[in-house]
Amino acid sequence: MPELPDVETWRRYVDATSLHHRIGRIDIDAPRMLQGVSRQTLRARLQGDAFESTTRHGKHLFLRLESGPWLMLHFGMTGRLNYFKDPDGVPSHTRLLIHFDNGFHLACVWRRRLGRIGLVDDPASFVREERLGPDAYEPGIELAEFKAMLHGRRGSVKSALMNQRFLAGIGNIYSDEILFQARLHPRSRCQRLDSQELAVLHRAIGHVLRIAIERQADPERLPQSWLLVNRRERGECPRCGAPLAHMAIAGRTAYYCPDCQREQQ
DNA sequence: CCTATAGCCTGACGGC
DNA sequence: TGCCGTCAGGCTATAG
Repeated sequence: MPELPDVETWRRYVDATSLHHRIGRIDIDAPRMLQGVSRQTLRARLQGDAFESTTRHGKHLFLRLESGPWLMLHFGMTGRLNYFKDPDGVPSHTRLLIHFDNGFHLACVWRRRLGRIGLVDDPASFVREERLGPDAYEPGIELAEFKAMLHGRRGSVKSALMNQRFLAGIGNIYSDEILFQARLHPRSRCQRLDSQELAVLHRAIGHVLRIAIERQADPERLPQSWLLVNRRERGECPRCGAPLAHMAIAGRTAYYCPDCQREQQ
């Protein structure tokens, strides 16, 4: 689930649950998920420390330790967090388990091991090194800058939106929603968008992300007028009722309404 | 630059 | 019911 709204929701979850508790034991079962840090080092740096704040860039979540460095979590396709007390309540597929001195635990859970766990000195440096684009939501991109970013870009709008080095945080699902609300066909070319279309797209990005975060990225709570609520085989367009279509774009399945999102000539 | 493909992982689902 | 292929809200390496 983890696109920007989900990760932001978990960031707030960490803020509400896991700050300022002394960290005791650490259990790590994350082969091939550790990025630039060994099990031993990760364990040694976390034990006895405490999280003091969080930040997020795109789909990356950072938890700051009192001693300075930040725990970095990337959720891949299946990652999630769970803060709980019952010692028998460890979720299956917990890859990193943090025990706090208040008797609670924070489980970092990935069903598929496609996520990342790291320890970084500074999120801003990490973002630079990974060459991630600006966060798609905060602090917000001015329309003029957005137009400049897309100017001269080859390829489809959908692949640009999903490219983390262009804009960080948007994935397959939310790019479909943004294109639906902007009434752009997912195969639309960046270069072919006129000023009006760019403005509508820019607004749709901000709107979709804001509402999704407000609703805690919970599909049950998202507006029924959204594509992603009906985004499935044989789903219908919430606006006009037409059967949704899908096609492969940039290696992912794009859903769209063939009536509301007409392809450019 | 950009696209397409395979691969990394694991479980759910549909068809037979 | 069981087996098997396919697919999935991500990303990287590779080749063209």
